[in-house]
Amino acid sequence: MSRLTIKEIAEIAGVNKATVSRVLNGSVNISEKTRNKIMEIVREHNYVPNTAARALASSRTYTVGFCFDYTNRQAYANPFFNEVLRGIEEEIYANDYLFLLMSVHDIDKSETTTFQKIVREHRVDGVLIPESLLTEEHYRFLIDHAMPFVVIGESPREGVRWVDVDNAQAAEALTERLIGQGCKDIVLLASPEQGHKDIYVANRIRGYAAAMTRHGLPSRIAEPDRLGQEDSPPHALIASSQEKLYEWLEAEKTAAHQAIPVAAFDEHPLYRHLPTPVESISLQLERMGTQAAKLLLQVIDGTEDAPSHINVRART
Amino acid sequence: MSRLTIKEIAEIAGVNKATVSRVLNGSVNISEKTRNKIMEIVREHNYVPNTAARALASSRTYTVGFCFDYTNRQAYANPFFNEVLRGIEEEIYANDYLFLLMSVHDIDKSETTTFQKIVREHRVDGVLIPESLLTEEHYRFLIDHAMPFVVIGESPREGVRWVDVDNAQAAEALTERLIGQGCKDIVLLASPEQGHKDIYVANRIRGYAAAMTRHGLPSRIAEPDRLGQEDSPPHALIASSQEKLYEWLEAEKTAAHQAIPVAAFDEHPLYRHLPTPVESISLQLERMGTQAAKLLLQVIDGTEDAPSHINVRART
DNA sequence: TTGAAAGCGCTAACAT
DNA sequence: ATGTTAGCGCTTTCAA
Repeated sequence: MSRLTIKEIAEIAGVNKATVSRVLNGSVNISEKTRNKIMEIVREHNYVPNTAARALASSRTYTVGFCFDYTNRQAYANPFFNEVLRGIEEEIYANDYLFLLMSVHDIDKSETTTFQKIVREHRVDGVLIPESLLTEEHYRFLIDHAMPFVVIGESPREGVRWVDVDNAQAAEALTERLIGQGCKDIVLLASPEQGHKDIYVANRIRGYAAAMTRHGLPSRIAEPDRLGQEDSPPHALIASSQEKLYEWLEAEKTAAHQAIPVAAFDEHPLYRHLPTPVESISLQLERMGTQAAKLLLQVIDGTEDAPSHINVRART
Repeated sequence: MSRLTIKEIAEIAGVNKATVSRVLNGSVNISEKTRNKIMEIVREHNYVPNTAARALASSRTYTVGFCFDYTNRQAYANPFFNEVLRGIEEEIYANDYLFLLMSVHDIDKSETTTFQKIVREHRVDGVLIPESLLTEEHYRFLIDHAMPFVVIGESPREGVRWVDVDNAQAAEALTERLIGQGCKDIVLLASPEQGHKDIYVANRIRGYAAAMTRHGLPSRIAEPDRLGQEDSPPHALIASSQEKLYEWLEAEKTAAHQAIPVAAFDEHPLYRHLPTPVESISLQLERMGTQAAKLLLQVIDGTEDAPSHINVRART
């Protein structure tokens, strides 16, 4: 059991505790000799720094938060967030930070969410927030509290840092794959509103159109429910979002035609048991999480050259 | 922005900061007058205690951790953990604790998991751990580090506190429901090994058998893959675990007979799109999370009469 | 019931 | 390159 403090380490090494602190924090102005001596004692005694003391003295929490909406059942029924979380977790802990989940739904009928509470109380040094949760209100809240944050998913806001998977490229690759399989009449399932509102959908539309155009094929975008009554069904479908996939599955229940293969941007073990063949492209969600965490840590550390946004390509 | 300290509050109120601290921590020996005076100042100035200082002085972290296995893709493809997490989150934050996710898979190819790291460094006051992750190794680790913990799911270990949904009762209710619908030949999908190893499966078997017996019906337990070739298919099936449900879906693909209705213990929006009709009973997972968190907090506080285990009934 | 005072373990000037 | 010295904001004896 290691209840050693820097003071004791300093005594053993015969130096001042400030020196120990410097070594531990990777200061440059330390002689090789003292550094080695101290590091050895640290290892030998299995020293573990006291986070609370460090936090108090430096007025930093060494913790980042991830904004989460538990009430969105549809969202968390798919592995999206788990993949992202995993990536975040890895990067965060590798950097000796702690990692909090902050939900945005009200607790106890008070009007405060844990997200607000944690930000207001400065219990994190930075926040990771999914694009869908960066409402005007949350945005203002973060800004007002001078809380560093990085958005998971491309954001339309000016001056906001975000990390996203390259949806256009993924859509293009997915479309290419279908074309390569001999499909010509490929319809993208999407609604106009979504194409405007959700950037990831817009990006997917763009990638799809690019691939189709390159092969001299006509792009066709349709709503799931309007596809049932056509006489010559398309060769394949692409669901622009999980929502559209579900809508199509619903619509297809009452359809007369044969099952049309669908391509999607997310994966789930149940897909293979559906009456409709679903094939997916594997988005690098975990990587996105890692990159987002890395970027946030840079922002927290005040790294000057932190990029404003990052696109993570899909595996093709 | 509230950067007020107890010292300043004390000055405003004209008392000592120790008095303020006492009020804030709900000490008994405080006159109504001073208490009111101080509480009003606290409210008015929107005082927020400094967690780090409190943690340092009291050598408690006011944080609990949840043990999680990101590598178990099948597990997190279902909403189980999200439901549980939501319940935990609510209770934890309502008690002004923080809530950490600790993964049990290795980071950086070092042999330490974040779980081990966090526990070793005492960065949490207690741990919530799913039964499936309470291996001998993890168990020893927690004990060796004198870390309070509560298990999510019934545990066979002596002296271990756990909270579980009442699987026997849920299975009984589910079976009753099928019988009520006119089913007589109801087969439970389960494997003998699971019935021994996984307590939740054993409990479900028990509940199923109880209901069948009560109605004078014969219990029948079978493996999914051995059910395809029977000549008179059963009226209904009950999947004893998500695993068995998936196995059955797989087996049924090649089966000749008509789709047999399946009852399951978990839910997913995709179930309604499967060729097999799946109906579910709604386990009170969120409630289980809440109860587990509540129990852990009691254990941390050293509450004497904390129960050793809790069963949460399903909605019927 | 309240006050005084000594830390908790660490960081960060400021010296040397 | 290293030592000295104040704190960071809170809890917790011990007195009064």
